[in-house]
Amino acid sequence: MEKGAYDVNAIEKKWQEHWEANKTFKTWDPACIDPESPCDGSKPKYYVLDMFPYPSGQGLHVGHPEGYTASDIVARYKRMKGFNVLHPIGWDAFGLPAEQYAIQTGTHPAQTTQRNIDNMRRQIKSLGFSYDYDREVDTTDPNYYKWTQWIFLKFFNSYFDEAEQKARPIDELPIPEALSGEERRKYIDEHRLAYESEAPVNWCPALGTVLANEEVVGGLSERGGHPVIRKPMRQWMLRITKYCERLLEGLDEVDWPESIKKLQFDWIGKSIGAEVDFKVDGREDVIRVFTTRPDTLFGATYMVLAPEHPLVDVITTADRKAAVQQYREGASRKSDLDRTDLAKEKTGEPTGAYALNPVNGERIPIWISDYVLISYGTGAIMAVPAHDERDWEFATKFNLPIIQVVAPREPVEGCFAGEGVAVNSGDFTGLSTAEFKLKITDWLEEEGLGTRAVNYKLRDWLFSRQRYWGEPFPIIHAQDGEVVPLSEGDLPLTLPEVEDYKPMGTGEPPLAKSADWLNVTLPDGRKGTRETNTMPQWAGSCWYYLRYMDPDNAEAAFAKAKEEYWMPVDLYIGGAEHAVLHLLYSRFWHKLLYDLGYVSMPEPFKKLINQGMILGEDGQKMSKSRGNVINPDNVITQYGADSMRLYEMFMGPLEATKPWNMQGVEGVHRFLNKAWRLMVDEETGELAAAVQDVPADEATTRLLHQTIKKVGGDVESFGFNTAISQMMIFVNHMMRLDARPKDALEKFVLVLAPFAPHVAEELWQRLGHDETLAYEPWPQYDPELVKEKEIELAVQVLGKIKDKIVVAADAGEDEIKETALASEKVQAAMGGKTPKKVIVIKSRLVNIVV
RNA sequence: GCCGGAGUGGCGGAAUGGCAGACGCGCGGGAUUCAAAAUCCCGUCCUGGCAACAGGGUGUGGGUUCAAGUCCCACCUCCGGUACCA
Repeated sequence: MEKGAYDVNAIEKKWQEHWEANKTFKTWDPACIDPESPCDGSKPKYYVLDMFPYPSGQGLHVGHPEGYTASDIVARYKRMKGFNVLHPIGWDAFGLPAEQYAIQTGTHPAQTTQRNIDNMRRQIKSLGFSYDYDREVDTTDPNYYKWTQWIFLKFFNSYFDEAEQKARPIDELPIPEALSGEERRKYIDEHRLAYESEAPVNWCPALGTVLANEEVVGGLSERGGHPVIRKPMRQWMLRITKYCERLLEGLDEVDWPESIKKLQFDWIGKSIGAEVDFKVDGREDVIRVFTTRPDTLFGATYMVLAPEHPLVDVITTADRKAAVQQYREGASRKSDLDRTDLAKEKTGEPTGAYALNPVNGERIPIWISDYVLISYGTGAIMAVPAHDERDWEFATKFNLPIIQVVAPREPVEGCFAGEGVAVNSGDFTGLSTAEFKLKITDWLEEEGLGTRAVNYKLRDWLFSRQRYWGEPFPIIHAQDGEVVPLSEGDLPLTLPEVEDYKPMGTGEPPLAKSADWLNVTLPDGRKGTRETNTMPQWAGSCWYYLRYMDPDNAEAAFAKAKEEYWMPVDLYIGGAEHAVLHLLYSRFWHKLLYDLGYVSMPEPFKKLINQGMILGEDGQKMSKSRGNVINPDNVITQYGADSMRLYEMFMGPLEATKPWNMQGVEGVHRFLNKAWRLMVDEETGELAAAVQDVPADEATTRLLHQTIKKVGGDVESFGFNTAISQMMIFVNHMMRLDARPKDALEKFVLVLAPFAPHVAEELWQRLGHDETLAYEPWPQYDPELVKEKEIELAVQVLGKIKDKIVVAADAGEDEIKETALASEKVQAAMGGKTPKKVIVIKSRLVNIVV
């Protein structure tokens, strides 16, 4: 230990042990719920949540403690402000790395996971976060995933009531009387919110699993960047699309960064338009298209079907069959990556068939092309090349006619996709785009040719993975084809032991390797096999914030009374990378639980903050290959957890991306040492002689009250960096005093405590207190004492500063004016002219206009 | 392409439309020391000047205003997200 520095490691260890031994941060439910509880039920509650980490073998990186420190400061601050604070932590522990390791080494993923959790818990504890570790959850614990499976059964056993726009138990589903037996069963299965589907999916051969749309980025897997191809497979899906509208509406209620809301808004991708029927010339078949621009119907010069569209086989003429078939096969084999790459050059084939434009009877050719997606809208479009960039490109390449039907306000080259005035549009000519849309939609509805329609980009959530290390589905496939859910009493369905963890290449998951587990006999004697897919990693994180409220409950996922007390999450801090994945999925789950009456509010996360990324010292993203990774353990050993916490907050605004700088850690470490020496004698280790029971002088009192005000206000608005600056100013001031008023120092220690809790506790104790300061009331400031007595004003002439004057804080406008005009420098700058106008901004400046 | 966010000293950053650069890092000088480390004090936006001081300055160009880093318009650069969604 250097001279002038306190013994960081000893003090931090001492207090971490103290908190643990005394259960300082145990969170009690209010006495009305738990009769044993010492918690005063009249206290307001505050739920501060961190996005729980994946326990990786790498352990914590410096990005984790950033959000965790911010939330810990808020949690500690709120406790001092008299809130009953829930501040938990847990482990999002299912996931690929542990399974990949198992495939390579044969180590059970549970073992690897446990080891990683233990290491990360150690690291997190070493930072002195005030979590209630009795509430830890681990998504891989059967006592936890029992309830994940339970929620899955809720999805399975529910349908969506369109009229009420909410989920209801499947028993309440109205079933057409005519149906019975197999048909009836099929009807019910088709309405479940969890359903099976044989659909083309994102298959990643390298990972041996399918991926959700959200996990595929630019045709490559989000994890690992492996190619992804489309392949039809049987999969479990969750009907998130039923909730599009409510997921959009809910965004209005929450206090989230606008950018995140917009990301979700765009991901859901609502578009309003019309569906229009085009008759196929010479046939009874009708092609239905979706368009957001029904006002351009007169400009539709051809149609395009997605290669997978069911009518392609029906309408293709004999002479086109071979070419069309070849194109379809090519498209189906293309990976998403290829499709994206080839996006620059449009391809397609005419089917030989023609359609009739419903507005003018024009005969227009029908093509197929992979620029039309089967999964959006109706899988078919009317092409209006004059007013759609993609159609323009296609029409230009294949020499298809282009007819202008919208006149732009100012002439433009090429395609015009904006709004304007209709031309070449029969009776509708002359209408504005907006008017046209309304009129033509009405007309289409009257004529029975179309209808207004809404489409969403969001697709149903592909909810199964061909992996070992995930929650097993509580589902049995009976021999006769019926899908039978386990009863709630049979949960949890635990993972079987298997000899090895490799997927079977064919897409058959590793669970199929365990025959004992796989084959079952149902209570009614039928034989069946268990579902061998497992749930995706997102499943466990969809509801963990609810389990924290009641982590040991064996009877329910959580008790209703506890949910009513603690929810919603008042503050949720985590990385922006979860903007559309975790945050959308968990909102969806929450809404199901809300519909079924298990939770009391439709939105789980009231306020959301994204911490920014921390870059390496070279300003680049931290990565092993660049060798610029900062290991928190090393920083803590060298400078201590308090310095680590303080530095992470001092670097800049929480949301910003900012580079690490080891010398900056030194800087805050010096500040803590200074604060220490303010109160402790370096030589003797006793309380410094300068610490005295004397009243603070005026300047000190004022600065103290300013500091209490500033730090409190900054914590409330998450401006941690400026709060720390203010504390530095206070310490710099106190250092100069020979007699340091003890009362002011005590208040300062309390203010410092949420940021640097270890050193604050130690100083608090040395100042003569026996109890932890964690529940000491946050010091109050007196608004009167915050005010300066005398203030310096800048005096400007024509906006340029010429002099500074000092006046009493309560000086009137006239007095200030007089003082300002009396200044020699001001007189000189005015050059004898008379002031035209004198602007006095109290406590700021004076501007003289001549 | 489109959608976000950001451009302020050598660096991280601070500034309800009101004194640009708080606080910290770094750097320069001094004190202390046999010396160093640590600590303390002074200085540190740029240009000119010994100095008092003068002039310039928040990516670029315009505008609004008594007053613009902050508001408006156009543009440039960087970072992040996204990709044929009709």
